[in-house]
Formats: sequence, C-alpha cells, structure tokens
Amino acid sequence: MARGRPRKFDEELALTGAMTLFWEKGLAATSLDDLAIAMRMNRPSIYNAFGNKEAIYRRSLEHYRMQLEQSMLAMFQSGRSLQAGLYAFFDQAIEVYFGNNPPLGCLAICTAPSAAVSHPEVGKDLKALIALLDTRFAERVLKAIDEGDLPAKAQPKLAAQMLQATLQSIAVRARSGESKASLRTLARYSIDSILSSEGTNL
Amino acid sequence: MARGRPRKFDEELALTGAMTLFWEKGLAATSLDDLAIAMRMNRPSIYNAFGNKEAIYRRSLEHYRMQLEQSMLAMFQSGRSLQAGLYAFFDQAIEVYFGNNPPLGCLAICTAPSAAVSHPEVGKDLKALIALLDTRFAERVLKAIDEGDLPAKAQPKLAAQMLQATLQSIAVRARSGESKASLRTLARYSIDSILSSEGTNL
DNA sequence: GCCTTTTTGTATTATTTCGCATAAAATAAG
DNA sequence: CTTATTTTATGCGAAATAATACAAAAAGGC
Repeated sequence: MARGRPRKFDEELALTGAMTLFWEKGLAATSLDDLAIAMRMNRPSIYNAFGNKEAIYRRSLEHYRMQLEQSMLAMFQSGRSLQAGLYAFFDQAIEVYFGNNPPLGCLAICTAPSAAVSHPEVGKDLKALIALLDTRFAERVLKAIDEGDLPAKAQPKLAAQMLQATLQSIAVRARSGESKASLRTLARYSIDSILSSEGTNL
Repeated sequence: MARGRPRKFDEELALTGAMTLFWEKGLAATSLDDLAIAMRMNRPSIYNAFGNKEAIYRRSLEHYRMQLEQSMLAMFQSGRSLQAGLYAFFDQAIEVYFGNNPPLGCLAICTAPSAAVSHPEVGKDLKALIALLDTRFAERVLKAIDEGDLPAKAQPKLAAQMLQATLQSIAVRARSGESKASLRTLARYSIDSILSSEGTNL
C-alpha cells in the first residue's frame, strides 16, 4: 500500500509549526498563509491533510495536551512526595510558559477561551482539557491520602481545582508580562497553602 | 463651545456595544463592520471618535475595568465580614460571567491574553488590571487583619493572588461550559480554604 | 447672515483572506 | 509499460476587511 505520491511534509513538524503560530497569535489572528509558511506546506496540501483552520487548531491543541499529559505523568510516577512533585511540575510548566520571547503562557488557557464561543468545538476541547487536569491532580492527591501523607478528610477534588486555578493564573500572568521569579514564588506559596489547608482541614 | 456638528451617537452606548462584541468574539475575530453595527456608527465616525480597532478594544477594556472596580468597592464598603464580602463579590462576578448565553466568562481574562502578544499595549492593560485586582484583594485582607479577623502573620499579598487565581479560573471555566452551580461551589470552597490557611497559617 | 468647526455618510481603494480548480509530479499495482 | 491513486504546486476568484477621501450636514461664533 501507500498508493499515490508520497507526502513531502513531516506531519509532526507541521503540527509543531502550526502550534507555535497559534500559541503566539491565537486562532482568529492566524491566517492560512502564515500557517502554510510555518507548516512548510502550501494551502491546498493543508486542506487536504488537515482540513480548515479550526481543524488545524484543534489538532495543535491535541498535540499540546499530549505533551502536557507526559509532563503530569512524570510528576506522578517519580517517587517524589506530593509537595515535591507539585513543585517540579509547576517549575516545568513555568519553563514552558516562558520558553518563548515574549513569554506566551499556556496555549490552551491563553488562546482557546477567546475562540471558544465562535468555535464551540474548541470550547468543548477546552472543557475536556480542564476536566482532564482536574482528574489528574485529584488522582495524585488521592494517592497522597492513601499513602498517609494527607488526612482522610482531605478533599481531592477541591484541592485539584485549586491547583489548576493556580496553574491557569500563572499561565495568564506569564503572558501578561509578570516575571518568572514572581510566578515561581506564587506557585510555591500556593501549593504550600493548598496542601496545608488540606492537612489541617476546615 | 461644542462648536461643530453635534455627535449623533451615544458614547456610553457605543462603548457598551463594542464591549459586548469583543466579549463574545475577542479582538482579532471582530471586524470593524460588525463594530459599526454594534456601535450604531459608521466606520469613518468610529475612526474619528475612537481610532483603530485596538484603541476601541482598549477603551472597552477600560470600561469593563471601571465596572469591576465599582463591584469591588461595593464588597469593600459594605459592613460585611471578609468571608461574606468575598462570597457576595464572587457571586456577583459569576452572575456577570453567566450573563449571556452562552456564558462568556470574563472579558479581560478570556479575550485579552490571546491578543496580548500581537498587541503589546493590550498586554500592558491586562497586566495592570491583574495588578489592580491583586491590590484591592490585598487591601481587603489587610483590613481584616487590622480588625482582628485574621492573625497578624497572615499574608495579604499571597491570599490576594490566590483569590484572583480562583476568580480567573472561574472565568475560564464559565466560558468553557461548566455549570454555574459547580462554579459557585468552587468559589465558596476556595474562599474558605484560602481564609482558613491564612487563619491557621503555615 | 456668513464663516468656522466638527461630525456624518457615501464611496473608493488596496490588501488580505479563504477555499478551490486544475494540471503536473510521483509512487504502487497490474 | 500502462493505469490508478495520491500529493504537490501554481494560480484563480470571490468575499471580506481596513483605512481613507471627499462632500454634505449641522451646529456655534461673530
């Protein structure tokens, strides 16, 4: 098989290029001409391979989500304590948010909400991504309870939502021009505060 | 004075119309044709009165900020306790975030980050708005310390940032399609958790 | 009543953008 | 070698978009 003319473009590379562009400009402000350059393809090939602009954006978001899940899995599986694991994960997230100049924050949180109303499917993708993070954080907190690091009365779902709120806020703040140092501080203090309130318990 | 031909449009009404449109579609996806209809003006008048699209967006954001400050001031000045005031403020914010169908969340948090890189002045506006909220929340927490409702070792700046993180997350979640009830619950639990961790103190 | 000033509204222009039509190129199958 | 299949690449065309030019309209100042 692999019948016709072979593809010239690298799908992985094309998606990465598209993702980078969307990350900077958002969905609406990115033109297909810009995408064609960034993906090293010409427009007809893009339509053929991926579909319209919304479809490319959603693929980029999916690509981003997969990288994020890898990162969370690393936090999970390393033998670190809950606190140490969260420190490491947030540090890594901050590195990603500041990986460009100027800092772009989080692709999903900083660009998807703007597009979510005009593009309901993007809204669903965003909702699913947020739900996924809630679940992953909650699983990690639950594990800490099972291992006796947190009291049984701790509330994993609430802690998870508060952790994600912290992450989202850091993403927006990074893109708005706040310093990396101040956000690292915010991350550590917030994690400590959330864990301590779970520990003492209201 | 008031020399030339009188203005036909209502500046307040025009700004409200522009704000509504930007709130739904964001900066990039909103065309000047759409704006002209929403503002009940024709394009040349818009350029004359407000300038280009970025300038209109920034004016809309300023308009939004003023409404937000009013809301925070109300929370401040009423005789309510810190917790009750925060409950009321977050309830009101959630009502705003769900005021349209579908819910649009927060104009600033949901649409400005996407535009912030291509429009650096919008980025500065966003940063200033976030800083303003940090300050206002911190002032309120400080007042609670002065009045003996929180121990002196509480950290107003951290609590303020965590409160704002909660607010921002609720804004994004509202726009992504989560239910109003779940976000009210999240608000209350988060406020309680933040205040309790300030009360006990790490 | 005339002049100045400011806004309005029609129209225009140049550019961008999306999406596709069409033919050539490149490969596998028979 | 011929045919079928898939992708590439040039380019087209219709629509949308931003921004401005220009004359008419509507007010105040003298």
